[in-house]
Amino acid sequence: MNFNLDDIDRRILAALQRDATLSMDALAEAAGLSRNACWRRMRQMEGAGVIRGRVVLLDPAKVGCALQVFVMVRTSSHDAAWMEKFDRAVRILPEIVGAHRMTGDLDYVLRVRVADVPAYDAFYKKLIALVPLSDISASFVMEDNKDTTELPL
Amino acid sequence: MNFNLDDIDRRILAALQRDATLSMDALAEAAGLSRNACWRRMRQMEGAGVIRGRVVLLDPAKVGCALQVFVMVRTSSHDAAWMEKFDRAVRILPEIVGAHRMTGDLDYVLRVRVADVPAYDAFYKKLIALVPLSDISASFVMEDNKDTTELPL
DNA sequence: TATGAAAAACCACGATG
DNA sequence: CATCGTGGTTTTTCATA
Repeated sequence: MNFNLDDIDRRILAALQRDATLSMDALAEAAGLSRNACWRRMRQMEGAGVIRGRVVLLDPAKVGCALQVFVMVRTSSHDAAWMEKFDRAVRILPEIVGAHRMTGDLDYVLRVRVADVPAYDAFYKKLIALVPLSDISASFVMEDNKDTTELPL
Repeated sequence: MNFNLDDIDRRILAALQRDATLSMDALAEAAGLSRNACWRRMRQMEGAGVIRGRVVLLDPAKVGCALQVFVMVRTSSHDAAWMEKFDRAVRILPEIVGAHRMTGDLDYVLRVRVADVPAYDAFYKKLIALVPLSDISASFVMEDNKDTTELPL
């Protein structure tokens, strides 16, 4: 399941997590390696699925998703049919950027991105139309002290 | 604050959010534009900060962060000195990938990535050594139904 | 280290709505 | 008159011998 990383691999990944536009030369230097050796390692980690992909990150406010909401979902009915509906809703609704099943009786946390509070309300209505939910509580994010895609290495 | 996006911009961003390795030609085709026009728009959006950066995404399990934890933090002492300590801890600890101040009396949600439960305990000790916290409750993620960096456009 | 192929980065002009 | 498309040049980076 997990790939055996050494310090050099970690340096390569750390640099790429921060900025994937680095040229092979710059990356190799950051890792303390020759350009070629660095390229081979990167390629290997891509093949092994350690590197999942390359994406651009957008500024949420500038694309009209200024509001982030954590939605705690509790449900009494945890049968297969419900699960299916829930999965479908999560897949369909692009406002849901994270859906996490938690420890402690069927309990989900949703991370939701919308423009503002009215937009959240509209989202909420879409959600409950797709899945019967017994207990929902939304908490709005006032400020992000940190919000990164960089994993600790 | 927010950039005025049209449908073509949205198509460009949607494609890049999914895969930033697309060549200009492929991206232009996805957007229904010539290569150059597409490049001009992309550059503009980079300049405006709509595109924040390009990064690689890693597989958490394969780099030894299989466990994701949501930590709810409540504090009674919300003075400036405390805030400073908290900010510092958030900055210093790489296991914290998200720190969000929430609505409803000083309340934080931390998103934390660690290897396993013992690693979470070690993180917890580091955290409370850095900041006095009156009330912490951790919820462990059992399964991700969704976890994406793609914002709804 | 060298090298050929490919893509990106940029410029200028005329067309279009 | 913004923005498009075309077609060019120069530069960089890749990927491999």
